[in-house]
Amino acid sequence: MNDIAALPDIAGSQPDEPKTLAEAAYRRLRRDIIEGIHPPGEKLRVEHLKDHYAVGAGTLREALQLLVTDALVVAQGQRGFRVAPISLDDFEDITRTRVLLETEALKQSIECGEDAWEANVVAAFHMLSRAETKLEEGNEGNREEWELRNQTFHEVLISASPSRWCRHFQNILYLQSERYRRLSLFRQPISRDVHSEHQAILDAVLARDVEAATSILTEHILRTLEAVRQIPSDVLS
Amino acid sequence: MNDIAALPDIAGSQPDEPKTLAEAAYRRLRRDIIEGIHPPGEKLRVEHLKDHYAVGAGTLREALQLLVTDALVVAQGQRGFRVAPISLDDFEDITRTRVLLETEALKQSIECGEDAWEANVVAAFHMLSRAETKLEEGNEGNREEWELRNQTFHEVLISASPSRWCRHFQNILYLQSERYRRLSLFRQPISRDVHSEHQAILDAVLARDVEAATSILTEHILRTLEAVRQIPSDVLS
DNA sequence: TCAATATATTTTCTCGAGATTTTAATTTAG
DNA sequence: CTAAATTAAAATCTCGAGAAAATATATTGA
Repeated sequence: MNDIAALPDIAGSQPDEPKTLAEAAYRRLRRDIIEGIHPPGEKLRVEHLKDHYAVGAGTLREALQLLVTDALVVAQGQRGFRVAPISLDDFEDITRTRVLLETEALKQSIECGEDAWEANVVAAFHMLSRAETKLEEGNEGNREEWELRNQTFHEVLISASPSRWCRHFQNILYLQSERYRRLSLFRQPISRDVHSEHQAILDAVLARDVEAATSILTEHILRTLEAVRQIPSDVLS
Repeated sequence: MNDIAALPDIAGSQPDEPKTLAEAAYRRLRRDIIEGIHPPGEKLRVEHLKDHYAVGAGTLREALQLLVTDALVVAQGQRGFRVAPISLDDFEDITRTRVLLETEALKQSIECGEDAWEANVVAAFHMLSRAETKLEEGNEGNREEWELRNQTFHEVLISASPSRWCRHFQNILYLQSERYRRLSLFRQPISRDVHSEHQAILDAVLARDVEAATSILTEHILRTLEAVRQIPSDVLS
């Protein structure tokens, strides 16, 4: 047996297969909403969607309820479901709340993290760096991979925090911000600043410098806000 | 028309009638879980519950999914639903995360709140004080009312915060902590300290003193943690 | 007696059809 | 021609029955 197998899963981590049809439909729907296939504000008619996702009406209904949990879908009394709308104000709110939670979680992580956590951070950073290299070589097909590894890097950073609630809320907010980032990425490719910021966070983490790590992370997150501000308001529908 | 009618609803506020059977069942189930009728860890069999709550199987299923949103119920793959377990560690986490979010929201509220917000805070405090007076007179039947007004007071305090996400997460955490508080209240009745703390928060808010208000609120919330620590561990099952 | 396999029961999960409610279209009155 | 009211269409919500899975029980062999 390899030692690395004892560590929490980072690399080949599919967050365990969906064990129910409802959950499978939930994941596909979530992906389609985040990617903008179902635009913000669109009405989600059960009858039209059940055949496309190849499940029964009640099953699709459950999937929609799960999406309400993530606030990607809003349920309106007796008037069905709708993709959650987006706005600049909302994204500002998401970003600031995310800073609040993620810096706190990172602080706890640095204070509580053991060697294995450091190793995971280094590993996740490495995976992310490789994806960035591929992207710089012009292979746009790896963008999906970069997204995933970026998310993993941020998750691993706070994974040593004992606060399950901070992590839970952070996950929700990350999904939300991912929606906005998809929109901004079309006009603003991943800059080298992003990579150097990730590097700086890694360095601060390994130096166990809470102050530096949190302030860099804050700047890093707020930068995304600036990117979204560049989007013409008509795209936000 | 009375001026007070223009203000957001405080007094006679039922959070708008449930418009669907699923939501009605959801609310009753939520109440029963918080009150401990369904103890932590209990298996929630759909077949047994559908007749008690007088709804169909699919409908009750939806209600359970909604409860997963509030993390009061956990869904386990293909093995049904279960009341979320409780633990002292979990409550510590809940409390600390709540402090983080609620102090931030209160700070924003004080900075952004207008006259109408102040009026709402004063009104909610008054409602709460009256309920406390009734309780001191020995009428235990008003405990339910006090719970509701205490929640309303805390909600109104942060209602002027522009951060919908902070308020959303705070609502979830409040429901969670209410579960634990129900357990502690049996052996520790509402002390006069609680009332004086509410008074102190009100004073600080009216003085627009962010520093004082947030520190008192922090102490206030952490005090509940101490109360729960007094519970024998066997009650936590 | 214990372990492993096989059977039986229970429970969850899924589907399609019917009842209510909402939304859109049409008609009618002013 | 506008606005309210009536009618028609669509969609949501709800229910009960059947299929798949998991748990519990019983049986068999060592």
